[in-house]
Amino acid sequence: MFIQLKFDSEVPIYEQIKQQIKIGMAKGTLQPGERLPSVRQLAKDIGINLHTVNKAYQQLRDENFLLIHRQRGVVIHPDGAPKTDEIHKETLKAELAPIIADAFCREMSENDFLSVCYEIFKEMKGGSSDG
Amino acid sequence: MFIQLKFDSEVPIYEQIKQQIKIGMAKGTLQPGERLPSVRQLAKDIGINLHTVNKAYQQLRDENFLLIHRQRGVVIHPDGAPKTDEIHKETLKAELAPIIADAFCREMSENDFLSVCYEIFKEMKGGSSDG
Amino acid sequence: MFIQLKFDSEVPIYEQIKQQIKIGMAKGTLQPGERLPSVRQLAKDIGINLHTVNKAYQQLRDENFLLIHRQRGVVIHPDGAPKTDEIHKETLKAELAPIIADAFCREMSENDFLSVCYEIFKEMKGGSSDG
Amino acid sequence: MFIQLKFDSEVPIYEQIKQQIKIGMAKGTLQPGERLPSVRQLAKDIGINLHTVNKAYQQLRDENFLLIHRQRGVVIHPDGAPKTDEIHKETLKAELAPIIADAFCREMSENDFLSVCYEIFKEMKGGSSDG
DNA sequence: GTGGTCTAGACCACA
DNA sequence: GTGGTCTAGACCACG
Repeated sequence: MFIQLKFDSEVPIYEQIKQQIKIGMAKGTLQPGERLPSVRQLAKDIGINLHTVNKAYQQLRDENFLLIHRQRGVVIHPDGAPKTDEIHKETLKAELAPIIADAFCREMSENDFLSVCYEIFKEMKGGSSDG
Repeated sequence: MFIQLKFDSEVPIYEQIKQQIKIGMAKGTLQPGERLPSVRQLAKDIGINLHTVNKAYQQLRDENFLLIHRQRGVVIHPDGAPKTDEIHKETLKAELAPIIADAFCREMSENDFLSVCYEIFKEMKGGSSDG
Repeated sequence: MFIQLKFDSEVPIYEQIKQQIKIGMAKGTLQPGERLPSVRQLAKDIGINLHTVNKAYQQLRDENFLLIHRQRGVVIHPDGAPKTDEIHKETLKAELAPIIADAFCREMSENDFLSVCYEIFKEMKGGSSDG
Repeated sequence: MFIQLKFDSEVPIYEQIKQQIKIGMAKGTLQPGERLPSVRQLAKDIGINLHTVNKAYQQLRDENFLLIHRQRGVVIHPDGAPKTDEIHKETLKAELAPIIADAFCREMSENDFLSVCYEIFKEMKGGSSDG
């Protein structure tokens, strides 16, 4: 399975799972409508408790990234993720502000910062074929 | 004091304090060598526990953003924050990746994303000169 | 067939089938004595498991909405549904209370709420005669 | 405590808790900003597991009925519940349709149905003082 | 088989 | 003290 966890991270495991799934969706590794492993299967694969996986799945469903389908199990939302809007943009600014403040204090130039973003975007757009 | 807390946020209060101080430093509201309120004073001002403020100060000291003098109290590090390096850049990428993945899934364009970053940078650069 | 299912709903499929049949009966699309598709046929039509359809039919029979003849198959009860009584009224209140509480909390006016009910009733009454 | 559970109900316990809290809010028993018992306390009071209470609280927080406050614990949202809107109205119609269809099939008159709604509203508006 | 619910108990972060 | 996370294992509803 595509999930790589850091068990010694401060980021909760269920949060890491959410992030990895979103990254998979961004890179195209996970396509809309595609089925994800069952909670039990994924839990077994990565050696954690099924409730932890379930929590990640539930929250992604609440965010409309996933559908929990009576027949097909857990799938990537066929319509893709919800589209960006003002609320998302505000959330984004609130998330970025402290990160950028930190970088700014460290005298990282705006260009250097934007380059980092650019690189990450490139990985998403180009998928893994470029890597 | 300039600290604005959200007590119903998921972000711990000590973390919010750290962020606000860094934002203050980025905007120039807080200058190198400038003295911060004492732990007790700040705790009283914003109506929180003294240990919470202390934790924020301690961690900022560990990150070399602050100096804690036994006599002169807590001051912004005279040399400013530590400079960006490879370690910081890697940390930054790890922080940004899930945020960008989320934005990418929501079909936010790279330009729109970079604009948001640009805006935030502008607030830092223009910061106190406008005020 | 007139059944529209949402496979990603929290409502179980057999429950959705029951609801749709009752709505059909209320709108007059389904008349007393009218024959319904066989379990196998309906299951095939909507692409679900045979047991699911069966469960819905069985429960509607237990509620006296349907008759299941060994020969003539499944039919809408010739006498129509059982009539409302005190038991039904109590059940109804128990079902409505949390829904109304929710609407009340959201400051929906009593008139607005009753209007919604009125609209739904109108669809039932006007139902098939318009079609 | 004000929560009354039916352990033999089909409605999940956490759902009953949610409903009871909303009813309390509607009746004014629970006021905006008022503190709720801690998960552990409430769990102990009604003799269930703390995770079950937590699930109810979490979902009510997600619906913006509650705030989980770093200092005051779990409180009724100071602004009250989110206001009704088109989304809520659609949800409401979807919830009411099968209930009304059932009543309609049982030949309950529209007036009788609206009377039941009226009674429930009266309990909310008048609080318990009328009862 | 799937996910949903509930229990039980542990440990940690936070204030 | 609070809520948050994670584990473990049970039972049930569903399809």
